[in-house]
Amino acid sequence: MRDKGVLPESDTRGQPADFSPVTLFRALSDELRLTAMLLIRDQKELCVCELTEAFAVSQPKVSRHLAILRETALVATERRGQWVYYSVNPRLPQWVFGVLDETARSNTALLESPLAKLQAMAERPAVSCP
Amino acid sequence: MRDKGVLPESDTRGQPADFSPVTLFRALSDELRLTAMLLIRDQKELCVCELTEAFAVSQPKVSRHLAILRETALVATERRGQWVYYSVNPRLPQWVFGVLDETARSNTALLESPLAKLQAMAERPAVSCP
DNA sequence: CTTGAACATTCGTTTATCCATATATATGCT
DNA sequence: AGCATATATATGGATAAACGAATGTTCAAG
Repeated sequence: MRDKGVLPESDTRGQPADFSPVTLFRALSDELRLTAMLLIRDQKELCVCELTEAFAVSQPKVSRHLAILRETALVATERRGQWVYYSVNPRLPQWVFGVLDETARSNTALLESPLAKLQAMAERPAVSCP
Repeated sequence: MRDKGVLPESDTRGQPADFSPVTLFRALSDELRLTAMLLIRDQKELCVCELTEAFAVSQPKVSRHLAILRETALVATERRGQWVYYSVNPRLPQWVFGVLDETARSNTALLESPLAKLQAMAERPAVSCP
């Protein structure tokens, strides 16, 4: 009953159509989503299991929030093997990068705990092969 | 049964205690609140009736949203006679100003309609006496 | 073709948000 | 005091967001 079994993929080719600031702020108005966004930005890319570990929450919870970031086109996804990697959508409007930069630079405390848990993570998939 | 009949006044002396980015984004995640914020920023200060006119919505609706901005300490209020003027809290953290600047600069279209209605407003209180 | 790991999604419920309407408070004027 | 204007808040109902638990889907390995 579904067109395709693949991810919506949230077309990151071409500028996101609707990118009103309200859409952006609404997406970032949840602590998990904002922190995930900043963590992904900091780490270039992360898979769901890494984020699940970093935030110490259930996998469906992470997945649902990531879906919102994906639908808002804030992040791009790429499947590699069994893992799905999330990264910041490189085609965001410039002012959005500006907002993310300002927010990240002045709120480093937000990443402390998840970053620690991430680094304490035992077997991270492909931790050192770009 | 109330301590005082005055406005909470949202103490703008001293830095706002809790100013997590989530709080900021949550406050700006509504179109009316965001636009009001940008319009107030643009006009330096505005009273409730001017905002009611600019957005063409009911006065309680404007008031409720302004209350949220006030509780978040994004705006400061000052009563002058029968009017209550709203202005951007001058003591916001620097990065918040940065976010507002970026947002305003790249989303001027947001202010078009309310700005037009504001200028078309017949008797604005104290429109030219600072 | 089965199994297990990694993700995604659906379901039912709880909680938060938004609105319109009505009402309360504050100020200014007479 | 009494009334009008400006602003704030309370209430109740509709809508949306969030969660845990259960279930699907995709892929890789055997």
